[in-house]
Amino acid sequence: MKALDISVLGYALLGLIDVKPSSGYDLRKIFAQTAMGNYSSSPGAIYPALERLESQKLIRGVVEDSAGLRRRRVYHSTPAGTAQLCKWVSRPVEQSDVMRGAQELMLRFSFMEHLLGAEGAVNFLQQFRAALKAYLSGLESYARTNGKQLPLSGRLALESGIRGYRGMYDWTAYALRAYRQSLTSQPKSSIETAKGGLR
Amino acid sequence: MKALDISVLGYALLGLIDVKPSSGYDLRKIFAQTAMGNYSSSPGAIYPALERLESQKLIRGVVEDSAGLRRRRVYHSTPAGTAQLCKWVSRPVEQSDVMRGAQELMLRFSFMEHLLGAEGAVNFLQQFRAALKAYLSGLESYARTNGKQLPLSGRLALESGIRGYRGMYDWTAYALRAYRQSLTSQPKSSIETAKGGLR
DNA sequence: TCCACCATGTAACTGGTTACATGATTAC
DNA sequence: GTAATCATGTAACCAGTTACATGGTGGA
Repeated sequence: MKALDISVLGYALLGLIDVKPSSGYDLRKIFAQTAMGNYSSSPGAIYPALERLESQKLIRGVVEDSAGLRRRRVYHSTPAGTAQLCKWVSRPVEQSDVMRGAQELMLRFSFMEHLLGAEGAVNFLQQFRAALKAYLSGLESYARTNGKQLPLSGRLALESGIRGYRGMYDWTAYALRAYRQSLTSQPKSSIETAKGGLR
Repeated sequence: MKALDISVLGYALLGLIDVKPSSGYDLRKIFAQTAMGNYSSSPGAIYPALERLESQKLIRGVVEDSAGLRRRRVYHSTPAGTAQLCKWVSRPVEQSDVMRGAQELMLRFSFMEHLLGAEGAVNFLQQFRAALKAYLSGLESYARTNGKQLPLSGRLALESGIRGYRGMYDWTAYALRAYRQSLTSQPKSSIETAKGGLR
């Protein structure tokens, strides 16, 4: 069995469907209207992606003809789909993911609590923080040695990147604080803590 | 004549070549080793992109057989190429550009001083700042109304996006200050100021 | 009747990914 | 002689873009 590959759009769709069964049209609206606007929305992307996911048995579409409206094909995730999602969000954080702008990492994180619980999120944040620190120090040393020979706009563009990553780095601390707070204030997850030794 | 379209990678290559004539191998190294790591580097992307640019007469490659090394095809930009670059960096800042993460905008900015001078950069920064402000207020109001029903990780991911854009917004102020300072400290650009009315 | 919206598709094209191929030069 | 590096290419594949097609429903 080849290690079935799924595009980022595919994971975005799978994640949304796993949280809440939806039709292609619903998903398009989400991409078009919410903060997930980067992912691309057009029917020519979404419907084929859904078909692929269905052919891989990661989602299942059922036609809902209840209301008087046109037939809607509502997809829900299968156990295999949820498992695949878990595998994806559990992937170790690579420096290459960080380099590419960390968008995919943030997508993973946004689904993380639903899939792995607070412990998974905390673990991810720690990995992410370490990767950011490493990448940042590389960027900063690059800027120190090469910055002077760049035109002002080039130097400023580079600095914008550094600021962005430093902001993310600070955000990880903030997010970790938020999680620690939520874990202490409502210690309902003692069972999950006990079984959650994975990785 | 159809409005010849150029991919972002194409513009990145064209911009680098315009600054300094380079071979495909040089350009690959830049993408692989410097902070421009997002752009994709592999020969299967770069060489065809260069061929396209050459067939559009935006760059010209000359084989350099001076040293004992293997023949290097060094590309330099043509007047048409520089003109196309100018058109690209002068494009008005669209909110959709901002939404997609502003990476292309930052690429444009990094070449801007070389192509349009300080005035162009300042003008761009003002547009960018306005677009960011508008997008940010939209994002923030979205977070205010929809944030509560998201899981913590989803809310934090959204907040990370907002922080990133706010950081860019602050950066525009910083960059404008840097430009104002450079303009007053060395007012050598009076000629350019006079002729530089174009948008 | 006609428009706007809901909802799903499809077909052509194209740029990027992956992986492989080649061949010259320098250093050991 | 062989490994590493310089340097350029090519071929198969595939996901996303653009644009068009379809057709049902509710309201003016």
